[in-house]
Amino acid sequence: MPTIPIDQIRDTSQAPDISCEPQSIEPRLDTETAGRLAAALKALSHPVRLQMMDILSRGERQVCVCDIEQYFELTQPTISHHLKVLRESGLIEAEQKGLWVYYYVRPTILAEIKELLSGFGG
Amino acid sequence: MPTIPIDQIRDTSQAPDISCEPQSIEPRLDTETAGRLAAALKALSHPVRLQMMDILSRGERQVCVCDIEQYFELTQPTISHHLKVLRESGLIEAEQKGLWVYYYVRPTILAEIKELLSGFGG
DNA sequence: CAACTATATAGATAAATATCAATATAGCGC
DNA sequence: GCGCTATATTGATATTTATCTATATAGTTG
Repeated sequence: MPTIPIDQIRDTSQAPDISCEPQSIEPRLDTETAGRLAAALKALSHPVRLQMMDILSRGERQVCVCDIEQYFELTQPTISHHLKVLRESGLIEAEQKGLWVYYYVRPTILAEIKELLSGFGG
Repeated sequence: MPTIPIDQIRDTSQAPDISCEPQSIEPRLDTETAGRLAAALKALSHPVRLQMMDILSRGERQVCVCDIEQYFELTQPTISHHLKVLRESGLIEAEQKGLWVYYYVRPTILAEIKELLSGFGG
């Protein structure tokens, strides 16, 4: 009695012997960097957060949350959530002055992403 | 009888009359562009897909799926899924030759993203 | 301290995503 | 057409995410 089902045995009698001429490619993006930059890109990958980055980068100084809110038809907790995502990714930073919190862009990771994309041919 | 519950009526008798000196900021990123570029960024925002972009951009020619697979410990359908996400976002394109499918980078949207990030101060 | 403000957090829920196993599609060689 | 190959699609499931309502935190004013 066969212990291996007949349909799991490969019949290679007619297997073609051609291949796709493999290239040997040396990746330059290691797993750690890929994970780190993918996390920053994920923070950027939402229309509201992109527009927040735009607003922050266009302000002449740090921008108050109460100003940011004006541009979106979203509840205050949702605004707060998006700002937190951006801040935790390192793309922006916050400074509290009394009751108000002011946000501003941190350019470091943005520059890293731009360099990565340049390497992709963009 | 009051129709509005008492705890919803604001007592403004002690409201401070200061504000945070609002800036008027002119956003330059419209909603349509934000949505389009956010979608492309989302496609990029996964470590595996970033590494795929790296591999495709480092190949001397278009890269066969069977070559791409070698770099990841993922099943073939998962590889196929990630390539599809990248292709549907416009970041890469595919060409079939016989049994094999070859992928390559499309630089247009990458360049658009880079320009956006430059505007953010990256 | 009491009333108020600006912002953040918690909790709930609906929608999107990553992955796998199983299956389908379609090209090639005999 | 048959048997094989490379790639794509389907379907299931676990995880993550975006949004809201409700509540908490903490600074300010009087």
